[in-house]
Amino acid sequence: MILSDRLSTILNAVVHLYITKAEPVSSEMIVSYYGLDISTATVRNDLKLLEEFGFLKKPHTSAGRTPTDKGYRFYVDQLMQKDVDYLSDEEKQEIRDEFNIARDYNEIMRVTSVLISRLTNNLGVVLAPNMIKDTLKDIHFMALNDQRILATMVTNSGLFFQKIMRVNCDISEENLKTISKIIKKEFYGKSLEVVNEEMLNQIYCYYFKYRTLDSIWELIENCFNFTEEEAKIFLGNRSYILRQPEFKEIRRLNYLFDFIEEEKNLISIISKSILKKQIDIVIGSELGQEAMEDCSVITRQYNLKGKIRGAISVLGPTRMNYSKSVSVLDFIANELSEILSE
Amino acid sequence: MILSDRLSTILNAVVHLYITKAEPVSSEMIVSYYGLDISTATVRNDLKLLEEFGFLKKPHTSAGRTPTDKGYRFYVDQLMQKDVDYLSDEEKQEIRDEFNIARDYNEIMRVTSVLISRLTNNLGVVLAPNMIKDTLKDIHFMALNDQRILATMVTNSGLFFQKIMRVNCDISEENLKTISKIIKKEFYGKSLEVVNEEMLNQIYCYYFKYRTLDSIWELIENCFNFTEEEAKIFLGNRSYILRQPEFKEIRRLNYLFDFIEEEKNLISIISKSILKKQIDIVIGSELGQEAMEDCSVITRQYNLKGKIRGAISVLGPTRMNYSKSVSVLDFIANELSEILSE
DNA sequence: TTTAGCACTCTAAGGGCGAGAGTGCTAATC
DNA sequence: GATTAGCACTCTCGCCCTTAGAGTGCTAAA
Repeated sequence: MILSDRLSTILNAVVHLYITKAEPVSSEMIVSYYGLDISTATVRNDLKLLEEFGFLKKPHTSAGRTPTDKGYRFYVDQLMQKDVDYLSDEEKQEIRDEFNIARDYNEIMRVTSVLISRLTNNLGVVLAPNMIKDTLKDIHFMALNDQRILATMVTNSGLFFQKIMRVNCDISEENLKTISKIIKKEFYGKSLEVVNEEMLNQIYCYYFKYRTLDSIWELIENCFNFTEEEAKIFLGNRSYILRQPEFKEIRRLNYLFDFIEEEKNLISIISKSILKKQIDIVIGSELGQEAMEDCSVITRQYNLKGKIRGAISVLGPTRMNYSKSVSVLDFIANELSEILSE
Repeated sequence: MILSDRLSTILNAVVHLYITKAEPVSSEMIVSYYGLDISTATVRNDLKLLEEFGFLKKPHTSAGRTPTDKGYRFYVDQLMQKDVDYLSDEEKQEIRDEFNIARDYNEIMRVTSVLISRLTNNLGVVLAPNMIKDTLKDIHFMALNDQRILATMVTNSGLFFQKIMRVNCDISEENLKTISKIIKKEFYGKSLEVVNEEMLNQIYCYYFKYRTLDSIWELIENCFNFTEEEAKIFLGNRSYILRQPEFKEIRRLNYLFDFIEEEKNLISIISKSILKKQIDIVIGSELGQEAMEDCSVITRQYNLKGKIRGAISVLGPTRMNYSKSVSVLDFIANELSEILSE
């Protein structure tokens, strides 16, 4: 669909004014805020047209207009200036400073989600890097106590993960070394997925070679068993989104929190977006969740050594500042990719 | 202060009814719900007395009574049945099941906070075990990539922690082994606190012995630098506390979220409680936080091998179910202590 | 000391009212 | 044909008033 210049201007004006004022936008408002050289009556005619197109709606007869999901969609696809950087130098510095303090991956993910929350005034979400396609680079066992062994695995991308294994019998340090050597020899350079698949076969093989070690093999298999594990997500501060006027009704807040605290909900939305394009915006009803029909989610991929490995997102009301959010996500994703890739 | 039997009964009734109904309690309600053999007028006289003592208050002239902080305090100290287990068998099984699934410490802490939230319908909080008094048992370095080394430290209690060190130059695996051997030799059995203090001196000593390793010593020092690190806390689900009627005003919710998302606030409250006794209840204004004056925090210590190492808490409105919360915390703390101590 | 009875107070819910915001239509104008 | 002034119309929101009802506190009697 193509809109005349004036209709585009007016639709753009409604979206912008609604985003900033959080109140239905009147013809009078548009003319005065944008210093347009047309009368309010003309604007009213156009508003009516835009409403007929399905881009705008009215809460009631004597109210101004608000964008519909379709209106936001048109705005986001056709009108919104991409490539514009809405971050101030102070904000950029703030981001870099916070990233500099963070020391481990959990901390980095946490900081990222908090930064997104703060800079967009909505909820920041981070989907941690997925490691399943990584290859095994190193593995090491450390005894925590008689019954527990800590396994640390390092992947080719410089990521790592850990599992605790409970054992029944004593396993000597020597045996642990032997096992890690075997695993490194057999699985070095193989993707974790493959390791997971092949492990079972290997177990039977080594079971006979190293009878004394039998009890531990099954535990090690669990180390690489990613299937049951969902992706890990980090949620930023809730206090900002709480202040958005759309959540002044507690009922809405309940919906929101029920939704975000069921981790698989956000994971599924973000995982879908991640496959589509670098930045993906899902608006209101497009989320396909009745309870969330007045929320939008913007998702931005991030990389590790050039490969897409995860995503960061903003969750806010459909009336969120899309352009600012995109800028924030872009900048943070780049910083994050850089830090992770080093 | 000592109350007559009847006054105690009535105060107890007010607290219970208010906790369950979330509405000011009338004389009529007390008599009918508790089947007391006295008239409402008598109850009214007693209520007035309890109000004069400062245990009860009225929202307005023609309303029933609600407990004051002082009233809750008296209830908690004198009236509340401790030693009663308010958990159903199903709830206990649920707790055990959830704990059985959890595989690493982060997961255990997360699950604990979620369980507390769910079972108390308030916010569960977990203060992770403090390791600073632990002694160093093992240390191991693994190269993540050219510029990053993962250090894993294990303590005598079977806990572990990790730090990532960024290095400028290449450090061979051989050198890493040497360094870990040195550290193990010098610091084995010393508390992390002491390691932290002595490290600086050692650095100068080894600086000369192993010139080639100089760049890494300072990084290792950072591994044991706990001072700047605050204790780690885990917050459970927010969706339950959100449904408590006291938070139907958004303003209250803002206060609450601003408070809980500033981590040091909860850390400081819980840390104070942890020193006092096994279970500590802080009610409303006792928190010393104006914004939180209608909330209470119950804190329960947990152990690792018999030593107090952290705490779990419930944060809810002052009108929370103290006895149920205590039961939940008690049971979970015991399970947690057991799992951690194994 | 307890209780019946009753006056009194305050809230919460509902209805009515008027101001104001903003539209949509009509007819005039460019 | 597009734009605009003018105006009737609609709906919300805040305000006030009223009323019902909940619950107290007091008084006087048991």
